[in-house]
Amino acid sequence: MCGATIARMPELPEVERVRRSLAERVVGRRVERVMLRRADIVEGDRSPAALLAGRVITGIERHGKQMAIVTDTGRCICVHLGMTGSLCYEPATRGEKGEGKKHVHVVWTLDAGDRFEFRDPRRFGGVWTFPDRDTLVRDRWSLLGRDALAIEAGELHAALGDSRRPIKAALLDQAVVAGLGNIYVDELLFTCGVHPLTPARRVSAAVVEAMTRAMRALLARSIEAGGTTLRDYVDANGQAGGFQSQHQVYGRRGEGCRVCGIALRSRVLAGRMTVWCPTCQPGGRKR
DNA sequence: ACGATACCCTGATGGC
DNA sequence: TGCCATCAGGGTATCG
Repeated sequence: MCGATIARMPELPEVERVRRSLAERVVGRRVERVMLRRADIVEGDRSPAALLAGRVITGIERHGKQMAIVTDTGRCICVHLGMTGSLCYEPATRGEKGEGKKHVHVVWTLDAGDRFEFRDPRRFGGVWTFPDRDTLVRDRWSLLGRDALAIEAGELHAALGDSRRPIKAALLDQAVVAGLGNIYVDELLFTCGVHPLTPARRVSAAVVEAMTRAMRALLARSIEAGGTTLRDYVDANGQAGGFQSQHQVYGRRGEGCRVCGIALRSRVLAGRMTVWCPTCQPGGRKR
C-alpha cells in the first residue's frame, strides 16, 4: 500500500492532506534522479532537469486542487491529482520503484533511495513543469479563482456575477473559486439551504456571505478529519480519512435527509451527480 | 457569449 | 466464473 497519500476524488481537503504529509517527508531534500515512465502525463519540458533532477525541494504549495513542488532555484512542477491521482512517499526499504504497481507514471528518487511517486490509473491528473514560480502563476494559477479557503464573500459574490447558470455549476467552476469538487459543493449547498439549480445571480449577498463562512468551516473540518475516504485512502501515517461519515447528502441519493427525514433527490447537473434535500433546500426554479 | 454536452480513462460493480 | 454494460467525474474541447 502507498506510504503516503491516496485520495479518491481529491478535492481541496484531500489535496491539502497530501501536501502536508508529503512536505513533511521531502522538504529540504535533494532529488537525485527522476524516472518518467509515461511521458504524456507530463506537459511542458519533460527533461530530468525540468522534472527537478538535482534540485533541493524547498516547499510544497497548494492552490485549489493543484500542488506545486518548488525548489532551490525556483524551478517547480505543478501536480494535479485529477480523479484518481496520488503522490506517494516510499521509503527505500519498500522495494524497487514502481515494482508490481500499475499506473506509476513518474518516480522521483531522493537521497538514501527514498522516493515519491505519481500514480494515476485514470490519468485525469498530470504534471506540468515550469522554469520558475512566476511562470507557474502566470501561465496556470492565474486562470484559477481564489483558493476556497482564502476567498472572501465579496470576491465570491463578484465571481458569481450575474450568471444564470445553476449555483452548483458555478461553484464547480475552478475559475470562480478554486478547490471545490462535486462532494463539497453538494455538502455546502445543503448546509446553506440553497437548491443546486438556483441561478447564481439569484443567490443574495447575504447568502453568499453565509456560504463563504460555511465553506471555510466545511473544508477546515474535513481537513481536520483527514479528508474524505470513499475507498482506500491513507495518509503518510497510514491513517484513513474520516470525513465521509459526516456527509449529509453526497452519495446518499434516495436515503433520508439527516435533518428532516425526507428522501433526498438527485439528478445529473453540469454532468455531475447532484443530491439535495427538497425541503431543506427549497426553490431551484430557473428563470 | 454563455451554458450544456461529449469525451478522455480505468476500476468497481451488478446483472446474467 | 466470466463477460459485458454501466457508472464515477475534473477539466477541456466542442456544440448549440
